[in-house]
Amino acid sequence: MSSAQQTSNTSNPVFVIVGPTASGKTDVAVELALALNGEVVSADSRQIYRFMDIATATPSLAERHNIPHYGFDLVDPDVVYSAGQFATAARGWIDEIRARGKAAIVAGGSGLYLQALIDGFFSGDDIKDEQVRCELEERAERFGLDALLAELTELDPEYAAKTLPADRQRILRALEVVKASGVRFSELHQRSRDEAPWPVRWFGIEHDREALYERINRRARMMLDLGLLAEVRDLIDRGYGDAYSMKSVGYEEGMAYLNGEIDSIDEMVERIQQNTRRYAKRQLTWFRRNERIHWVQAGNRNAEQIADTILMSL
RNA sequence: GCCGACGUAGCUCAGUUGGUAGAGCAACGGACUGAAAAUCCGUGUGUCACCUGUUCGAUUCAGGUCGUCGGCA
Repeated sequence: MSSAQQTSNTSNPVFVIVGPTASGKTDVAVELALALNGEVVSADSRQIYRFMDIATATPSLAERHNIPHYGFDLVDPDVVYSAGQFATAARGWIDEIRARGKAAIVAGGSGLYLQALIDGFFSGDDIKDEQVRCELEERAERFGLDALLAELTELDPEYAAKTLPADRQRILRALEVVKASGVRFSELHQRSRDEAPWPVRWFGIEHDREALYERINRRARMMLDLGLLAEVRDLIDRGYGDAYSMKSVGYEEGMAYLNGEIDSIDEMVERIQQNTRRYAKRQLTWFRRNERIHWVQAGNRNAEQIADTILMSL
């Protein structure tokens, strides 16, 4: 590689390809990597798990076309991984990719993972305290969420004000942070954001709602043919039936079918399709407010053509 | 063919003693700072089958038409 290319590569942007589930991000990222001599970083909160491939639509080796991928199979399904851990790891991968003079292409649909990776969380160490968390869980059981929200109102009135009474996850998290660090959650949010050190170009893959839903429905049926139920059985056999990661579209419904809560495979597929549509909607809500995203209409075009459009827009 | 019931939101249904209507599910929208495929919040989107009549006013009452279901033939 010439030094001119080296130089231009150091100022080359990191590509971030987003879009709702089933929008075709994975294939477009591979096409971009092929065109740019790049490598792909997945930003997906479920593809990080080993043994969870079919329902997470983790691309096969064939689908990866020899492009190196990062972010798959990081931990076992009973590990609770965090967006912060992901961001730290992913920044490392991207630095390495760039140091090798290659293009980094991020593809993913997990809004919080992308935010953590690109914009950063509050600076400072990972604030996490198992013991505090356990105590809070216990007190939530005994005294109810209202009592905890009341305590949060005293310790961090600003965050408490915008937290809804039933939002167990956020109430517990905010209390954990205050108790473990002594700093208010809302104050931490106001501190510097720790943005990624490289230039970033955001692209979103857009489909008409009807077309997206058709893709989702088709993919759910395909997952069944690929062996979705065998994968669910395998995870249960390995002892992960109660793991938090199983609370994911495809696995929950698969388990419900296997233990008789869902009567037929058709019903299971319909539920997977419906829950995937709802997930896609939540993803779109997250992406719509990100004004940096340059949306590319997919229409009937294939991944290579969409990648071309992205490359031409540079 | 006759008799009866029914026809209201995408679906299953409620309701209006005549003043243009509401539940559940679905759908749609939003929030999101280290569990995020998680967690949570908000919103009725309607020729009340169609036509005619009575009435100040009809989704509601009457007659007819069409459709669905059931019974009898």
